[in-house]
Amino acid sequence: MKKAYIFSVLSAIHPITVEAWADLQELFVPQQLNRNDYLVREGSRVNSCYLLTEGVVRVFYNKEGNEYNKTFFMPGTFPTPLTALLSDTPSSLSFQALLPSQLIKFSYSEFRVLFEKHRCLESLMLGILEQLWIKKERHDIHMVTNDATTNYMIFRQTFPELEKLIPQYHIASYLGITPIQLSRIRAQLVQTR
Amino acid sequence: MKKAYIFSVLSAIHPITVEAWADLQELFVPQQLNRNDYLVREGSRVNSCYLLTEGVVRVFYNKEGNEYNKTFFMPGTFPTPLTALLSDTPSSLSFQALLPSQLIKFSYSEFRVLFEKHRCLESLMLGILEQLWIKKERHDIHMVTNDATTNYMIFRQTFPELEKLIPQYHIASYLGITPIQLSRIRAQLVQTR
DNA sequence: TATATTCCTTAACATATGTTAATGTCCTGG
DNA sequence: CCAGGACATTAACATATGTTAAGGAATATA
Repeated sequence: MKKAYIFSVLSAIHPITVEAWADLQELFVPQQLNRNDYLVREGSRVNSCYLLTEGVVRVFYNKEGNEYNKTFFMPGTFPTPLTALLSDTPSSLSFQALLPSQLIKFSYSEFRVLFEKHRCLESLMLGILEQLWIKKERHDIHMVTNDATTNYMIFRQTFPELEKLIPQYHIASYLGITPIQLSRIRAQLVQTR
Repeated sequence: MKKAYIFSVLSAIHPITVEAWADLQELFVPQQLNRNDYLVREGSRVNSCYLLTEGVVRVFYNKEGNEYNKTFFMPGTFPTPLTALLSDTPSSLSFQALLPSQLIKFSYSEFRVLFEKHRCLESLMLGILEQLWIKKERHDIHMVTNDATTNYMIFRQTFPELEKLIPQYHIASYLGITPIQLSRIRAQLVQTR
């Protein structure tokens, strides 16, 4: 478990005191996932936060057997069923490792308890949500205002290398199109260039 | 300015102390908007939070002259350019009153300063972001997994009465379709029933 | 009251994307 | 080494939705 790495990720979002860090570390549980293993399944109740240290995780909705990829998590981000934790309801989303992955897991309720003792941890939580919101809004603007071709190119910039590591139908789902359509777009791009 | 109403909205999200409330009130500036007036224009720099007390406000992106409505704000919510405030960048979004509206406005930076003195205000901010995130996620799931007809019906449930108050092309834009298509959907719904 | 403006509806047409299906390649496990 | 499965590509076809255009109702303005 790369403590130094985790510390650097967190304190880049909001500075944390040595005391808070000491208490926080106590909550950490390392976790390994094989390719295609689930971190969280739709409908399950959860009480854990995750920080990805290696690999890739996707989040997706499932409606009538169809999966809709919402986003991909890369190392240094938090593949965590936030809404389920915050509202204490079963998760509407599934989280699945697309590559062999390593994470640290910690209890959300215990983390929350630490807020009382360490104000900086509450500020950290606020900082995480703020970052999330900013990213999300940027992403939304792209998805709504651009066509699929443009969004495909933005995907390649946003997640460099990822394209080579996962099947294209996951990317298509992320873009809101069929794999066939993505294939057409790719063919078009090659030809145009 | 309906202080009691504002207090009830805020303290429903997170309890605030009388001292914090006293300091917070000092920041409030009432504001009136006519129909079609702008609260925030795309590209402008901002330093204000808003709480809507009466009327309706829309947020939208603008790309190459096309407007894409992101959502509508109803009384008791915060038509605030969050990303612009948090990242201190020009707003990518515009906020416009669709009906004569009343708001209270307060300085984001002064609000933030109060966090030091009143921890409950930082918790309030966290609570607001949490609520926002939960709503947003639910909305996203709908938009991605449902067809436009279903989303139109969800719109009518989510914003009762609103349909009668604003032009249909704003609803169409919110649904991600053309006004013509919305018209077809409406015709179909009448016929089916 | 008459006229202009805004907005909704409908139709005809164009187009992009989904669907189904066939083919080929690569990779894996027996 | 071979057979099967997973995945990507391509084509033919179906379909939903956008586009353009016209007409009409409602509302606002002179």
